[in-house]
Amino acid sequence: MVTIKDIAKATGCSPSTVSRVIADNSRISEKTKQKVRAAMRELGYHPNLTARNLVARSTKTIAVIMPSSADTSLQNPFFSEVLRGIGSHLHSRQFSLLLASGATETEKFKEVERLVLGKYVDGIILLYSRLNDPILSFLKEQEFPFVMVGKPLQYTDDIVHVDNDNIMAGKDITEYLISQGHKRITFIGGATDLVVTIDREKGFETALTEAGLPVTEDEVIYTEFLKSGGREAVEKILKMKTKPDAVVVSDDLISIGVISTLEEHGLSVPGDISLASFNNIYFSEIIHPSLTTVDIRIYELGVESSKAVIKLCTDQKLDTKRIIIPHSIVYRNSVRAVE
Amino acid sequence: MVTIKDIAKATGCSPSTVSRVIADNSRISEKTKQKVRAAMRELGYHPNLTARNLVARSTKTIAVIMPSSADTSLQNPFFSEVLRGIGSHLHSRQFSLLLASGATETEKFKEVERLVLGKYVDGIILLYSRLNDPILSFLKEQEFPFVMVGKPLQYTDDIVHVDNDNIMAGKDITEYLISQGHKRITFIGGATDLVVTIDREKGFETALTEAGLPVTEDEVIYTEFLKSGGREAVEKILKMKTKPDAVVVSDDLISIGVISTLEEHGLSVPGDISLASFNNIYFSEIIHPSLTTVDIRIYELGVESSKAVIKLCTDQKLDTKRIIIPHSIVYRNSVRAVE
DNA sequence: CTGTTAGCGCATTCAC
DNA sequence: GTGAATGCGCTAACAG
Repeated sequence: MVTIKDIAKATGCSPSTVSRVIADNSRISEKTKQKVRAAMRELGYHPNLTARNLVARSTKTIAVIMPSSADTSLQNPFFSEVLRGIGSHLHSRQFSLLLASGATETEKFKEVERLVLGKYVDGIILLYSRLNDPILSFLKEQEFPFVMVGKPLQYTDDIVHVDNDNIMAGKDITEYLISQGHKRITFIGGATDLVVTIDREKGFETALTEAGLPVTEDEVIYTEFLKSGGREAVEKILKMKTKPDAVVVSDDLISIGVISTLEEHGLSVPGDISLASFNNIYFSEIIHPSLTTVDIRIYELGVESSKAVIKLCTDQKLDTKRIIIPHSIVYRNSVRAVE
Repeated sequence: MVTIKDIAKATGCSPSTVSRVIADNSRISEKTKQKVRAAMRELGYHPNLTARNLVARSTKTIAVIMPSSADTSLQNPFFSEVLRGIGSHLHSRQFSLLLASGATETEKFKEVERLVLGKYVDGIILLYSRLNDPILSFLKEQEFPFVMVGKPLQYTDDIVHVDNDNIMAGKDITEYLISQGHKRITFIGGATDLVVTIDREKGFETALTEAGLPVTEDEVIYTEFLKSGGREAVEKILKMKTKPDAVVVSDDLISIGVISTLEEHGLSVPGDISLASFNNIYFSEIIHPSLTTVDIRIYELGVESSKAVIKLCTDQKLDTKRIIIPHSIVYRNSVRAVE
C-alpha cells in the first residue's frame, strides 16, 4: 500500500508537507503542490480513511437503526423511501451511512452500544420508536447525537425528532371525507403502540366531534400491521349493524389489504365504501382504485432527519427539537362523493 | 475518553496485557484477567473500533451499492428484502453494513472508489448490473472482493454472483400457464437492458416453442419499469387483433399496474386474462387477485451474497462463481384453468 | 505469564 | 514555506 511517506520520499519532501497538500493548506507553494499531486497520481496514492478517522476523532458516518429484522413492518416501502432520503443527503454532505439492525431487540441494543462506545459512528438516526426503548435511554444518557424519525413516546420535548403533524393529518383527511358527504366513518389503524396510529386516530376523532358526528368505540378498529393485511378489520366491519360509508386507514399498505378483502366480499371501493389513508407510497397510485391519501413526504423526512443529525454532530444549533414536515392530501379515486 | 492505557495504569499492568485480556489471550492468568476486566467495567472502557481497524488493516464492514438514488426501481420492495437478508447475515458474522449510493452513476463511482481505495470496507455487494459499468471494471481491476446479486451482463464466468435460474423460472411459470390450458400467452417485461428480463423472457419463449405454440414478436412487450405501471403494456394488448388469454409479467410490481389497468378497461384477472409473474413480494399475497408468482427467495439472495463476500474477504474458497438460489411457484388466484 | 518497543497511516504542533 | 517530532488507540513482535 502506498502511504503518505512513499510519496514524501518520491518528491523529496516531508510527510507533513504531503499531508498539507491533501488538506490543500494555503501555506504550501503552488509549485510543491503540483509536484506532490503529480506523485500521488503516479504512485496511485489514496488516503487511508481509517487512519484519518483515528486522528480526526470522527468517522463522518451515521448509523441508521432499523426495526428488528424480524419485524414485518420492514416490508413497508416507507423504509426504502426514508433511507433514500437519508442516504442522498448524507452523501451530499460527504457522510457515510451505516445500516444497523439486529434479530432481536437485545441484539440491536448491543449493536448500538458497540457502534456508539466504539466511536464507530458520529451520530444515529432511529427509524422507529418503542415504549421504554433501552436504546433511547442509552443514547440520552450518553448524550450521543441522535434524531428520531417519528414522534417519541416519551421525552417528546427532549428528543430531536422529525415528524409529520399526524393529528392534523388525521383531521384533514377525515374532514375531507366529511366534506364529501360521508357521515358514518370508521378508522382502521395499525399497531396500537405506534404513535403514528394514535395521532392519526386522534385527529380522526377531533374531526368527527367538530362536525357533530358521533364517535363510538365501535368506530375504531385496530389490526395487526401487515399480518392479516387488514382482513380482520374488514370482517369486523362486515359484522356491524350499520356499515360505514367511508373508512380512514392509518397506512396505505393496510389499505391494499382492506380493499382486496372488501372486494372479496362483494363490496367495492369507492362504490360501496370510500377509503382514504396515509403515506402515499408508490403503490397508492398504481393500484385499483388509486388511493386518496395523505402525502407525508417520506423522502423529506429522511432528508431532514439527516440534516438534523449532522447539525448535532457538528455542534450546530437546532431551532427546535420537533421538526415538522408538512403534509398534503393527494386526491385520487378511492373516495366518492355521496349526495 | 478512557483508553487501554488508562486501565493499564489503574491496574498497574502494561497496555499490552490489557490488550491481551480483550483478546482473551490464553497466556494471561485468570487473576489479572479478572482484575483488568473489573477495571474496564468500572472505568467504562470500550475498545475504539477505528484504532483497532487501523492496525487490523480491516474494517469488517461490507458496502452495499444500490442503484442510483434517482432510479425509480428503488421503489421495488425487492431491495428492502435483500437488504434485510444481507444485514441479517452480516450482523450474525459481526460485520457492519455500509449503504452506498449516489445521485448519478459518476457520483456512485467516486464513492466506490473512495471506499475501496480508502480501505474503508473489506468487500462489496453490487445490487444491480449495468452494461459497461465502470464500477465493475474498477473492482475487477483492483481485484477487490465483491459479489453481485443477479447475473452480470459480461464476464459471467468471472464474477461471483448470486442469482436465480431465471431462464428456468420463466420456463416453469409459462409451462404452468400452458398446463392450465392457455394457448395465447404474452410476455410483459421491464427494462430490456436488465438480464433478469432477458432471461425470464428466454425461458418464456423456450416453453412456448417446446409446447409447439407460436412465438411472434407481437407476443413480447416491454414496458418502462414502474414508470407507467404497465399501462402502456396493457394498451398494446388491447390493440391486438386476438387478445392473449394469459400474460407472464416479469415483475410483481408491474403486475399490480397491469391488473389495475386491465380492470379499468373492464377486463378481469383471471376472469378474462390469467396472469403470473415473478418475485413474490409481500404485496403479491394481499392484493386482489392474489398473485400466482415465482418465489425467488429474495431474502436468501441477500444471505447468500453476504456469505460469499465474507468468504472472499477472508480468503476462503468458493465452490462456484455462480450461486443459484432455487425458485418455486406460489399458486394463488391470478391464474384460472381454461377448458 | 507479562512488559517493552515499534508501528498501523495520518494530522498537527512547534520549530526554523 | 517546510521539516521534525509527537500522538490518535490499539496490536503484535520480541524479550524476559
